[in-house]
Amino acid sequence: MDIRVEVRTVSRVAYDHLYRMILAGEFLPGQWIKERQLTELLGISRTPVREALRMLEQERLVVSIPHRGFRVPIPTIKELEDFYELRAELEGMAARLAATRAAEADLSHLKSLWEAAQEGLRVGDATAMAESNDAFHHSLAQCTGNAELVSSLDRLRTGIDLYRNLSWSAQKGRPALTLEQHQRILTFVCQRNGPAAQDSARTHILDSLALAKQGLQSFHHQSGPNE
Amino acid sequence: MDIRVEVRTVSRVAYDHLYRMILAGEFLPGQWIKERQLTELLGISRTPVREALRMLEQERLVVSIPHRGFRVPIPTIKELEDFYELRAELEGMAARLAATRAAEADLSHLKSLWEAAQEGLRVGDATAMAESNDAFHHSLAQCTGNAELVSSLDRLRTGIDLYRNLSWSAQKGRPALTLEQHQRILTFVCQRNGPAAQDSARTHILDSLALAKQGLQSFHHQSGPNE
DNA sequence: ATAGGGTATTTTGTATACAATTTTGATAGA
DNA sequence: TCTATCAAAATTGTATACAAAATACCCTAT
Repeated sequence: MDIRVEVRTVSRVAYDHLYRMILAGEFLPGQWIKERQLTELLGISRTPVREALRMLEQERLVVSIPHRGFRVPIPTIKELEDFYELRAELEGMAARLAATRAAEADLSHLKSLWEAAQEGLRVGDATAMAESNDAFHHSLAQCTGNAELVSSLDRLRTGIDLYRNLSWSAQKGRPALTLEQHQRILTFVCQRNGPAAQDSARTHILDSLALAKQGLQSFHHQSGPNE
Repeated sequence: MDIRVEVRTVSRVAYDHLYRMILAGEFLPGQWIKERQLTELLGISRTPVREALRMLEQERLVVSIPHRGFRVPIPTIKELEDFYELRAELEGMAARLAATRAAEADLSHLKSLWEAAQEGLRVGDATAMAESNDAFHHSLAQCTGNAELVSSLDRLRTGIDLYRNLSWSAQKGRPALTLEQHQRILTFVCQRNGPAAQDSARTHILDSLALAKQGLQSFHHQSGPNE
């Protein structure tokens, strides 16, 4: 019997730390990440720091440039569009398959996540709503039973969220629309209507592209012609 | 002016080396990769070796297990099925978009790749044919102009090829069928018929799943219940 | 003032030494 | 013969020192 307790190496702990920090916006896109700074922050040596950064590179949260170091990437507008096009296809795939494969328990779980997001909107808790919405997408993908699809979508989603959150301006009415579209997707999934679910999911993603583009564009502008 | 010549650090060179070695089958799936062994092979120290392995992990060519090291992964049958399901969707997406977006020059390039594969079959050069076929899929994806889609598909393809090549048994008639299906896809793309192209591409991928499963299964069997 | 160049400083890249963990293999006992 | 145990060996994880490259800064010339 070989029950191996979750091994927590120093580099793995550093990875978790930095992962959260980047998603929390403590390193802005485009900012260079100095290894020395992290060794002091985490109280560890450079070796596990570099290892953690290489692991973060797998999630696309940082990008390495030889002899210059790691930075949080700033995608071009074109790259963002490509991201969204791909994500739209995969979310559509997830919704289509979920309509066929989801168990009844999965459906009620999705319903509860949707309700949690609605409650977040009602009380004005943007963070709670965003988390519930992300969980909704994640759980929807899980209904397909395809772990590879789930992790692909997770990566695309976190990569996109980084930039969507840059501009909280001009989002009037957005949250309500998102909830409406999620409900639409969920309804089709519950009706076991694969094609309709796929369509509504795809549309939902492409709808949010404009907003993300706007946030990224303003960021490009303020950062100037990037070095 | 800042023209930066392609920087080739030691770890990057090691990465390229190992990448080719793994794809060439010099490390069998499941085999543990000893760091010491690589330092001697490449004449470098452990630090860049580990860095190269972390980079290879991004391509899913190796997987890290804490305190045990890196190994070429052996997917379960279920994981292989998930891979294929995802790849089928993405190849379908690529074919659909290519039908709309491909330039005339792209189409003739695809045609020449198909002819190269056919020539490979005629003269019995399996390697040349496999390379042409991979190039066909890669170029088809490139026609979409979506770089993210291209790299996602590249990763799935190399990951899958690793195991498809394990068993060269029972492939009678396979190569000819592959060429036939590629021709079918290409025809629809040239006709600018997106939906038909998508369908034929999807079918093409799912068709090859059975073969890959067989190769992987035999490998599982000979490796026994893996540690 | 500004542009260019060269040196000092900073930062990343690599090698090596040591610590922690796992694996191996031999031995003892059932 | 098989299993359990424990020490030795092998292997990975981390820290540190040094090398190489990039950046920052000052100085000079125009």
